[in-house]
This record gives sequence, structure tokens and C-alpha cells, in this order.
Amino acid sequence: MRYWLFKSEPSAWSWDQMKAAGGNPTEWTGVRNYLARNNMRAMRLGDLGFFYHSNEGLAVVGIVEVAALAHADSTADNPTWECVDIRAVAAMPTPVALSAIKANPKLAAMALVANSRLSVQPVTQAEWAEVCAMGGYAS
DNA sequence: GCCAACGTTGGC
DNA sequence: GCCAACGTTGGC
Repeated sequence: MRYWLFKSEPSAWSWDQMKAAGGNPTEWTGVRNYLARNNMRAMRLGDLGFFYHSNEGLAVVGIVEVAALAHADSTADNPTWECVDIRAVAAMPTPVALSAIKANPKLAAMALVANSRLSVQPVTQAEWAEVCAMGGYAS
């Protein structure tokens, strides 16, 4: 089991929209970055991820699960680009703000802090446990 | 709205 | 294959 973080601008695709899918898988389309794509290729069914709101919100707001392995991104005109499907698992009881993550020395190496422009990031098990604890989510 | 950081493009 | 120019992301 590995852990990930999916970043989205709420104006483009929000946690509310994710939840509205009612646990049905939705395609995580639109990634046009090789590192992010490679992270999606490494995902396995059942891997869990944080759902993070960038630009507005700036917080981890939910938990998602990988529901389909990487496949061609139907919104891309180039087969280079792939996406996975994810489904909403649970809302973070207390959203974990970026400011709180930055203020936590245990999370200093998190990609969210160290490489803030990467839209699909790996999360270590220790980071996963720490952020879940901060948000009151029993992982 | 600004700007720093980063990825990509394209000329050489 | 280098690197300058450019575009985009995303925090502030």
C-alpha cells in the first residue's frame, strides 16, 4: 500500500464535486507533467491519497482511493498522457491547512512543502499517519 | 495581482 | 546537448 497526494484547484475540480460522485470513480484528467504521470503509473488499486485544494483553501480536505490503474487520458490529444480513476473515501474531519503542514517539523520533507508545483505527489507512510492525526482521521 | 520556482521549448 | 526565453503553477 502506497500513499499519494492529489492537488486540484477548487475552481477546476473541488472536493465537493468529488464527494458528489458518491464514491463512484472519476478520472483524474489533465495532468501534463511527466513526474506526475509517472507517479500515477506507479499507483496500485486500493492505494490511498490525500485530496488537496490549491490556490483557494490550501488544505488537505479529503481521502481518496485509487479505483483504476493508469490509462489513456481521454482529454489529451497525445497518448503520452495518462490518468488514474479515484473515488472519494472520506472527508478529513478537520481540514489540514498548508500552514499547519509547514509548521510541523515532521513534515518538512513532504513534497507539498519541498516541491510545491508537483500536482501528483508521493506521500510516505509516516507523513500519511502524521497528517491523518492532525486532521482527526483514523487511518 | 505579483512573483519565485520550475518545466518545456526551440535555436544554435 | 546546452541554455535562454517563455509559459504555468501556486503561495502570498
